[in-house]
Amino acid sequence: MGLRERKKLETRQALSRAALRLAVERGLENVLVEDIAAAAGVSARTFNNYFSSKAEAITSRQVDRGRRLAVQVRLRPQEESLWEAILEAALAEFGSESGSESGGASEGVEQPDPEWTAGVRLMVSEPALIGELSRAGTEVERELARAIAERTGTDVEQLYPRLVAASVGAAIQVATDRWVHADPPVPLKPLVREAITQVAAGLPEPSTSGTP
Amino acid sequence: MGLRERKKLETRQALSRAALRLAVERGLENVLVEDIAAAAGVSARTFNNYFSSKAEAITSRQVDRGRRLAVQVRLRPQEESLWEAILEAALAEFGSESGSESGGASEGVEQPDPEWTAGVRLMVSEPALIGELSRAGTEVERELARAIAERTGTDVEQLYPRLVAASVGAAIQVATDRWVHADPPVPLKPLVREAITQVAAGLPEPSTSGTP
DNA sequence: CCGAAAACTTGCGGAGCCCGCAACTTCTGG
DNA sequence: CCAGAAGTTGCGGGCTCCGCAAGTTTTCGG
Repeated sequence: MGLRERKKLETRQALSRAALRLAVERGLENVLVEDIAAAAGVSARTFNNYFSSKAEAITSRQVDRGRRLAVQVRLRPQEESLWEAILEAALAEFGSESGSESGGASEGVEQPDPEWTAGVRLMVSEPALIGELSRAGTEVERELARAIAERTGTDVEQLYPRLVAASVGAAIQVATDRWVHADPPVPLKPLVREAITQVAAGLPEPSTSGTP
Repeated sequence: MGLRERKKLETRQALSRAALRLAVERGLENVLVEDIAAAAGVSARTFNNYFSSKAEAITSRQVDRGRRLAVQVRLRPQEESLWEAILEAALAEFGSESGSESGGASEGVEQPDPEWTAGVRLMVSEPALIGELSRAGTEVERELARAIAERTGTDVEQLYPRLVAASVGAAIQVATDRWVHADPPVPLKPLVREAITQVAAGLPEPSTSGTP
């Protein structure tokens, strides 16, 4: 990878990081594009060469994660059933909540990076970020649908692969939402497993006899 | 209903209609808030008293439809299972694609209002509108989740009702997407039925032996 | 029927976002 | 080493959205 591309990636990450950090610290309304650019050491104009909105910059890490999920699904061994593959890929991508970035991550089972947690909490509570997350989510689901169509030998233009992709997206979204709102905190992994498992089971109505 | 509220509703609808019509005619980029307000006979400032963005105005009809779905689910007879109730409510709300507005709608089985079709097509193709649709969709899903929680006697703070709501949203979204892209045109109702049925069945992987 | 209070509209002003454009600087490939 | 591709930056401008305060219309109690 050339120097050029490396620098570009660095700038992009610096901008995204700065955007998230500042938004968590001060609240979204109190962060100007100017501030983010300054924190990343570039001009405000350059910010908009990388991201077409503040929201896009802030959510880009989470969105990238979704993109990797689609790739992972393609890479899972063919012996696995579709839902096995999806579940394992999702757990691999969303299962650990430590800063997978700057070293120190152990096996990442329980140590939620508080900064990232706060970031995700912001994303799912601020309307503008929810919107961006969903918008980008539908793009990611398109890629996921392609992966699913390939795996199952169906046509991506049909209902099935898109339904699966959209449902997986919904499951991850709901699991994430429950995770950030959980008090006391719980690990994300079991939530994702549970959500995807339930969706794959058709979400049967729970017997009301359980709570008489 | 007082004069006041009636006028308010009229203005809101006039704005929403004008926004959608103009956006379809000229493309989203070539419509100013000023134009929409003028077409509805109010000032540009007033536009923003009703809608906090152009996208919100354009998508509001479709979003209102989702809101009514949540209400319908509450009203379905208790004898129905959850998924029956959801399916019937969705078919009632999304099943007919004629202009349910200005009279003439027959039984609304096949006569898609071309203007509305074009509108929905715009909504699912323009990124800004996709985003707004998704953002508002998550709000609607919150209401739907509450309805589902009530019906099933579960806690809306748990995974289950939210998963169902999100999955239903995904199903409708996918069905709508397939509908507007179908060439030649197909009626929406069967797509919605199929999508919800498949989701309620857990989206089993189709046997690949079908297409050898 | 009337007069205050509440609700709504509107123009103005301003902060901020985002983009096109045209220089300028930096990296890349032959 | 040197063209040209790629990236950065300042400038200018159009647009969105909001707060505010004045003006207008509807409501409602007496």
